[in-house]
Amino acid sequence: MRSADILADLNPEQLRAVTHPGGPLLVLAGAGSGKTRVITRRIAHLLSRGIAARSILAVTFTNKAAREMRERVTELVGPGAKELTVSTFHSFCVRVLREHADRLGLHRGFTICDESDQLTTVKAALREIRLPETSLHPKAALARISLLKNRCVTPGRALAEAADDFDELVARTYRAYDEVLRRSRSVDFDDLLLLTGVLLDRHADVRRRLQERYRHLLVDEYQDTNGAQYEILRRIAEKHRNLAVVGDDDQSIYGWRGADIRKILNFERDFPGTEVIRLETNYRSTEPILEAANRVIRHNRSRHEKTLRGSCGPGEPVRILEMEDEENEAELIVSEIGFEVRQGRAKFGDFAILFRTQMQPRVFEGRLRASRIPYDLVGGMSFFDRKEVRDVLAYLRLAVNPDDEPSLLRVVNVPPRGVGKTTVDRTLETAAKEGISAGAAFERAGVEPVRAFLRTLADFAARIPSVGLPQAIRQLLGALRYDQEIARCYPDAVSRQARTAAVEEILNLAENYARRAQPPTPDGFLEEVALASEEPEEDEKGRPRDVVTLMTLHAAKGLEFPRVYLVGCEEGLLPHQRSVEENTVEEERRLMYVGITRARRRLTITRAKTRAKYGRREGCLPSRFVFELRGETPPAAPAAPSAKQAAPRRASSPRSARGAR
DNA sequence: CAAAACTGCCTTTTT
DNA sequence: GGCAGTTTTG
Repeated sequence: MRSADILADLNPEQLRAVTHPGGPLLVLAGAGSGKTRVITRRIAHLLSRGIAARSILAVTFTNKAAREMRERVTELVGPGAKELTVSTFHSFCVRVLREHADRLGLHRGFTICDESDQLTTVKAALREIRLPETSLHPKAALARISLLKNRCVTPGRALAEAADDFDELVARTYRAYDEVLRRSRSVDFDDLLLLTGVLLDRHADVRRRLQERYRHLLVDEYQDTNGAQYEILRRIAEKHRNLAVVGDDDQSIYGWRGADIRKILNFERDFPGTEVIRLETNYRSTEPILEAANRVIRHNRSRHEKTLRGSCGPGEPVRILEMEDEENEAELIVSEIGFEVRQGRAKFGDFAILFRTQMQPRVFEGRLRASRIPYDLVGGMSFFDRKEVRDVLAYLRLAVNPDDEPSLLRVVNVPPRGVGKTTVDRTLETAAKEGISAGAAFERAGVEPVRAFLRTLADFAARIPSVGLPQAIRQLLGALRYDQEIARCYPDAVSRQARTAAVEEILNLAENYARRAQPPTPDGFLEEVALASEEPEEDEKGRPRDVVTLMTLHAAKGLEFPRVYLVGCEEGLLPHQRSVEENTVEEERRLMYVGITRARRRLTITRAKTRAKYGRREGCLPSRFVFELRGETPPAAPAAPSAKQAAPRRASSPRSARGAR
């Protein structure tokens, strides 16, 4: 492909970013300013300058982003793109870790455990250090451990740096947690990043190999980078210093998951000699929408100064609607959508309803169903969270790795085989004392039903090579009478049907995998499933369906819609009450900013005057962000509960003391 | 050991 | 108000 085409239709700033010769580059890309375009063109440009595809590493946060990036580069340069490494942080790290597992004393065939396995593991860890769950809640411990891992802090360092008793408790739990994981031959999601960081830190030869291999690094959504990801990038890039990052600090909304906005704010300091390029021309939204966005985000103090400039021209003003309650909010929006579509002015796919919390869409779903409007609720319970899916995957993992403790505990009595809490507790006690895996402890204690179960799994594993993975799974489920278990748990035909369908779907996934992969292995399948994310719904032709989209503001980042409803703009909801208490309102404001900038042509902001919360109706004040986007100053103490609507019983509630300030 | 009653919680969730 | 996770009961 000709170099001229790669550089066609770029504005001066985009052109500078695409042709930046080398060295650290920070592209501050405002919403809708052509961020992805800059990355893909830059890759194409590097290739056109004769740089080998295999020396380029482009990392993203989601599988979807990685896939899209690869597709778009392929469109530009053709099959030459095959040699590129375009991957999520996590899958890149899995590859590196598998290759060098021995260096960290890791099993090469480690499995990746998910969130609920993590919780099981943390409980095991607490048991091991004889810490009652009352003194440190498993969930709280896990959150702290995850944050430590995200900051690239090892158990040793956490212990050494513990400032108080609680820190030390967490650190000891962390250490025990890692030991349980290792004994289960497992790593968690955070480990993929942390351990890769440790590997690069401690093993100079591995570091050098990666530095020589990946001479050009490109990172998308850099504002979402956490400490561990930063360490990995820094280590690989420190030799050749060709690190190009693209992001928008104003769209950093994953701080609560360990993303560290300072990484983008301090990039120039961390990488001296950085060229900074601002992309401030927005190609998505009309003027009034951009004005609203600018007016809101201006109130944040921790940010790179930027102002979005429009290129789409004027448009209709942003609407701010006030409704009595959440029912009216839903009713009005749904009937408006129906009306617009019937008038032929829009199609369902033009609309998105964006909200802060997962409980908000309920009432919208009701109204949409009643109006027979097709919709897609993004997120919520994922396919991989379904009980049956998790059971079957646990069987698989256990077959591959009999030491996998979380998986064993999950299915040790599924279907029921007479192994209750007492037996399990006793066996886990032995396992901890002897330092052996739970599976081995069951074997040693001679718990016959479990031994038989483990034998069934071993038979299954042995049969995979001859009959193939999907067929073997089918036989295993038959041998375990899993269909009867479903029938037992779900007597009514409808839910039983749904559960059976979920199992069928896993078999489909396995069939698909077996056809594609070479050679197909159970480990490969499990890894793919662990790192996969769900695809948006598509019709038979692979086109997105014409449906109204319902999703959280978090899920909306990176997307755009002609018509957006940003609902529930109330104090306590957006910004969320907890963010007010925890002093993270700036992140909420970025969330608001993300929501506003999703809209191309029409933006409608709504709020309810009262809303049912925790089974009680409460008065709601307009969000401070609503005042901000009008250019007004919000009233002084917006967090105080509304005097008018608040229920009188509030006064008698012991909690009301904290509200009075 | 499994079903029934009972708490306690309650933001967001790229991998 | 609703659910999941835990404790109590049969």
